[in-house]
Amino acid sequence: MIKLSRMSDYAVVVLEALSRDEGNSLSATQIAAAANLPEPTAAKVLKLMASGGVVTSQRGANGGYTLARPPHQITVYDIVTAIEGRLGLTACVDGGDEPCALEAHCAMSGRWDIVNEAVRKTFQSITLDDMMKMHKKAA
Amino acid sequence: MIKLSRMSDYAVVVLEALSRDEGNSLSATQIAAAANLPEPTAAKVLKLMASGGVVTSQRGANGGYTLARPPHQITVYDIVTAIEGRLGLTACVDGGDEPCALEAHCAMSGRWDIVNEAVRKTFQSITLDDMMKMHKKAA
DNA sequence: CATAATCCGTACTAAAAATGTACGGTATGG
DNA sequence: CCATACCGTACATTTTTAGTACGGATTATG
Repeated sequence: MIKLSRMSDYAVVVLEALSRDEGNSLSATQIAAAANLPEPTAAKVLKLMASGGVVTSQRGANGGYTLARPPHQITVYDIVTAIEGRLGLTACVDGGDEPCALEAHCAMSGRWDIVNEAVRKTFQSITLDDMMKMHKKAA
Repeated sequence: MIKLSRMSDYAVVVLEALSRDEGNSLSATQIAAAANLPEPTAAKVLKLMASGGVVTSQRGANGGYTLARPPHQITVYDIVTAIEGRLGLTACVDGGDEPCALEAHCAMSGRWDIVNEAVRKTFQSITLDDMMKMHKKAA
């Protein structure tokens, strides 16, 4: 089954917790409790998202995390790329930094580009807000 | 990086080899040679695709594999589901057979449905034919 | 200025998954 | 009856992911 890591699952839960307290800063400990996750794991997810610019962090006493933007401006693409790194379905993709050693007879070069592009657009068209609404309706 | 298994890469190469001899039957050995893949690996991919109905197989002497449909009727969705199994980005998906044990407080239930659905549509809209054309242009 | 709270970065271990391979079984054509 | 070729399953190896731990840097507070 095609899948992205469980971390992305966690990411959405964490973001939802943050969005409930939009404007306020929450510590990693508080977020872990709200999201029902082990604290070190939640911290890891938060750090990744801070690097990706999805949340902003404030160090020191009374520090914590805040959403970088309102939920309807955070896309699935933002979240997934923050957690998983570059978006791409296969090893040989257009934006690849390191040229494939077998390039000369690599039969699959460039082949998945059209799919990658389509998936990227799909991910960019869905926001955190959409996912949260979906969840409430489904549940 | 979000990715589907390397097998799916191989699948496309194999299908392209088959499409070049559309109508004729090719043995796993011949296909492996044409696709520049180790024979056991090619055989595995072919078996998976036969189960998924993407190719048809004929046993016995002079047997082999044939495309089940013309390339423009084979979608990425067909290929990926044949190789990877059910399409789904996370553990808890709508069509899940086994209910999540933590369902009661599983914060992520149903949340990714909207994304899964969008990806499925994306995959269904791209055919093997599209990928092959893309490849020729890019190379 | 000292202290406590809090994020940051890195490294490490253990578990899970994917990959590649092998082997005995079954069907089919000559 | 024999050679060809697919089928199903099982297995060893490698790679990736998940989870954890620890010392360091930063900032509010008294």
